[in-house]
Amino acid sequence: MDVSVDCVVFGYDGEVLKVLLIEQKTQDGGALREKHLQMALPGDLIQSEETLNDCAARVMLELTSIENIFLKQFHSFGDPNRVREDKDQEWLKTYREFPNKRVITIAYYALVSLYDYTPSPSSFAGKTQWMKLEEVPELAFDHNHILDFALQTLKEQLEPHHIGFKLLPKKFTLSQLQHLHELVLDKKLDKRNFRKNVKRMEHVVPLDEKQKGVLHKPAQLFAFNPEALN
Amino acid sequence: MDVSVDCVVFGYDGEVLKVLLIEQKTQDGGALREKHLQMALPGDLIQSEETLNDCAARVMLELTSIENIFLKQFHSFGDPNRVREDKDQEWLKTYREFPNKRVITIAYYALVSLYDYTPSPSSFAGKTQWMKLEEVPELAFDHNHILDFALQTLKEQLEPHHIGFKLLPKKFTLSQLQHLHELVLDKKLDKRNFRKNVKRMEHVVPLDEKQKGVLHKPAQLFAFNPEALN
DNA sequence: TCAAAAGTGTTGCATCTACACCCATGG
DNA sequence: CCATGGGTGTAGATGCAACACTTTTGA
Repeated sequence: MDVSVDCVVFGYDGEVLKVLLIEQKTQDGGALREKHLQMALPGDLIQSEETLNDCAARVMLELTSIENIFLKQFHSFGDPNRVREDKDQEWLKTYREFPNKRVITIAYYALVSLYDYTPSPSSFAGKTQWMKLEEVPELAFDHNHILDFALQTLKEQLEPHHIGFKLLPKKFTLSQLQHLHELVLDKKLDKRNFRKNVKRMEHVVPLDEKQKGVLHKPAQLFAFNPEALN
Repeated sequence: MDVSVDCVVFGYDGEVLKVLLIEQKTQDGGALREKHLQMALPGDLIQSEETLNDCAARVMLELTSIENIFLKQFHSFGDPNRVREDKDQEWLKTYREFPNKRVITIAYYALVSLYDYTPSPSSFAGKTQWMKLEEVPELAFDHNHILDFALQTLKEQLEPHHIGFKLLPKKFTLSQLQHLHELVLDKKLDKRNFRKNVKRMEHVVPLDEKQKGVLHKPAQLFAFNPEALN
């Protein structure tokens, strides 16, 4: 029985929520024939002496060259057949010694800001791409299911765990923060009420700085102060 | 690499919260020498073609003979050394072909009412016992850590997920429900406010029946109606 | 001067908290 | 009749939802 870690990496660019997907490639770098070219969540088998968290961090580092990314384990998936559908077997055959071997996966979600730069792929995967959530196609294995679960978890944890900031640049405006929350929670929020709430959070601190280069009234910038959490 | 499921089984008897622990026994039924006699959470290696949920249910069935128990996955633990402390090696040597083999465990918590009867052990484990939470000794592996994590999870999920009823008899009084909540949340609750809240939950329905055989005013009985959830 | 987003308060309503006494039953 | 827990209401404070107009900037 093998055990892997899969990462659902959410990115936000100020417009929409995206997920980082990789294109499955064969071990020798060649492509599978077209109908079996699939996208998947980034992940890897756990190495023999690394912790689960280390494994998730390694996957992220190899894939995006980002260190210290926010990563959180949220669920494990272990249906004995999750890896055995026809659509997945061809790729596994080129990749694994025992393509039919059961794989249990421990899933993490990660949050990345895409404002400043777009984390780039690496040699590890074929191609990586940030895909808008609504445009995610059918993925390998049970990865659509894992993605749904991750999104649900993000919805539940966004506010209580104060993790929205991980998706924003270090300096952000309240409108950006609000827009992000509207996206994740999938509902409109009232501007004035939203700002009232944020302003009584001690871990959101106003900066002596304003937005520049926008064609409207520049907004006050804020930053997240992790010290002030509880 | 092996994968197991461990279950943190919480039981409530009207007085205190308890956990179900098993005494490690050797494969041939003999006892380890005393200093290595340890208690552990019930669990087992996942069999080759069962799902995670099925495995958890099997562990519970073998252990307590209860079917349809409430079981929920809450976290996976995979430190490479979680199984390699001296205190654990002796038992593993009698039990496993490769006692040093890494084991990743997927943890579930379960909720059981101990009002009506006390679920009994089985041949699978050595001895089982319900132990008060405050009296739990040092356990095998990282099981104390897993237990802490489970308790924390229970605290967070008790109210929003309406699972307190799983720890109570089918017919219960509001005082019983309140006492349970006070135990789990570890704080006193106001009786009148508590009752106001419960009475606007549609899934808690009053019965045409009262407590019997108590030496005070008999309380109204209530039942949980799962139909009325959402 | 126009467009575009920033920024700002109040009011009514619902919810939460704090708090103390009488009731029904069995012994 | 006593001991034991069961059962009940209110007032004040707090939090939440709904709502529209003025300000600042760059083009």
